[in-house]
Amino acid sequence: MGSNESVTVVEETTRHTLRARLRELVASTEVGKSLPSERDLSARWGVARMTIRRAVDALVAEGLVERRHGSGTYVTPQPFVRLLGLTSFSQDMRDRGLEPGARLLAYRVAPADAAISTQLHISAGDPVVSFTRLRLGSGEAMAVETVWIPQALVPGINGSDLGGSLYELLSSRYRISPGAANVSIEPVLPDERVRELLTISENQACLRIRMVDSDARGNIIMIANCFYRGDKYQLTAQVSGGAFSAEQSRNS
Amino acid sequence: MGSNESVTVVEETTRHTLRARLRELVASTEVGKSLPSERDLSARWGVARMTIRRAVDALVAEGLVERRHGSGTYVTPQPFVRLLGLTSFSQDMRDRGLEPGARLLAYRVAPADAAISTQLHISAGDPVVSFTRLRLGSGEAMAVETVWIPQALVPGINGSDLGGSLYELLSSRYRISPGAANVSIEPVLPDERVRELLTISENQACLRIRMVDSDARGNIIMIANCFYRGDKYQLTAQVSGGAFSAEQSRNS
DNA sequence: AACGCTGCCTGGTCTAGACCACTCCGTTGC
DNA sequence: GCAACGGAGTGGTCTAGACCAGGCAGCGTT
Repeated sequence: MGSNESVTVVEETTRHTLRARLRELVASTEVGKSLPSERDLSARWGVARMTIRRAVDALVAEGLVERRHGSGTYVTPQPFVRLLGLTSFSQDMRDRGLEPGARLLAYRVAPADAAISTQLHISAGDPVVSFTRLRLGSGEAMAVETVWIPQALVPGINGSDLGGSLYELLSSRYRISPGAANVSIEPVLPDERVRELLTISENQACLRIRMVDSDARGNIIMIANCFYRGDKYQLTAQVSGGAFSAEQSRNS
Repeated sequence: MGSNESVTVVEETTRHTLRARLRELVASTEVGKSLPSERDLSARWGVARMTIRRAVDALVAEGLVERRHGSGTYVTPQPFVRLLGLTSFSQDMRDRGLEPGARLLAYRVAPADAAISTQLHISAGDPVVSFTRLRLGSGEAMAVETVWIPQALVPGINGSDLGGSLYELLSSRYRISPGAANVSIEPVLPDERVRELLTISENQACLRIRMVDSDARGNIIMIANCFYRGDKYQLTAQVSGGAFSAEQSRNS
């Protein structure tokens, strides 16, 4: 098992190194300029061109870089074109090649008021842990989130646990695995407080995302209210066939 | 040259056929069951395994199918991110109990510029029908949309056809059925023109939604650029289990 | 000087095979 | 009966090379 792991680590490292080297290359390349050709990189780094291509594919998927058939691979003007997975902020940041972070702004345990208890499906007055965090990507403010969780689900939690991914904390310490989420998305102009936290101008729109997370059995775990910087977040979605069927069938 | 072209056509057809065959296979496979192995398909269809893999990659990206290392490739229970109300404006209005309507603001047929032709996967200069409509719900402005469609797909179309649902028109007259859409969503403060059309105040945010619609075979049908009133549109989405798995596996 | 051809360089696709890591199930040993 | 151990089959990754298709610049012709 030990040797097995070390092999894995080496491979992982190799793979990460390739992508990381490519990322560095992108970072050190002027926006709008082209990278060295795939064949060039392949020869220079001693790996097959297909391997280079797959690494480039990853950066293309992240929107860091853009291919032009017959011409070259170019550094994209604005790297923020990347989706929000809607699931985990930390994961999303890592996918973008940024270091996820969080700054705790408020933390409290209090009896649930009517609105919160209704949404969490608990009794009014039951203790609820709530906190507000500024979410960071490599130090830059990306979002402000406020989360409410029934205290019964997370005994012993405290503010110092909240420097990283909430999902990872819930999963590893409390064996709680979010199974589904209901998400509501709305464009808003944030108030001054949020605007200052996010360091955005007063005519920069945001996405307000409200989320209700459930576990695999449908029990509600938490609710969240988040403000995402509009200039950093473009949601992307793929709507597949079935969605159109209602309309189609109406014709027949 | 002629033979060259025919070869190209054959290759294109082969590629589409491969994905199409795979799609059929998925359609005829029970949800939760596994597809034949990649090696099996490779041998059966006489193409290299890497080629099969890339076709499967495409279906994975669409969420139709899911891979399990060491086990197999399985038909996904449901598309994991389902956005509600993003498909047909007319349908959405009816669902709200409002009368869908449209006011044509502009209509033109022109050669595609570089940006449009790239997105539509046609040649620059090919004729493209484009139009801008104000979408109404029982007379009230709800959204502004601009749509581009290759003229070749909609021969004989003209402005007077555009008073109602575009999807219904495409389906009934042209036998074009949207099979999937790629959607990008972004919060913005609209410019004055859009703001006046939508009769909203200057600090009301909007959703800018860009859409690329494809038919069942993956051919791109149209692209659209829409501004939806933020006070009338709250997107809702249901994210189900699989979306969290990337994060979970990172813990191990 | 303007045009058009041509060849090189780019990304795009495919191949046939190799090896690794993971799962799953049947077998073997206790 | 149960548990541990395989082996077979699966997806995951990589290779080295081939050919196709699009872009572009330089050269020649006009």
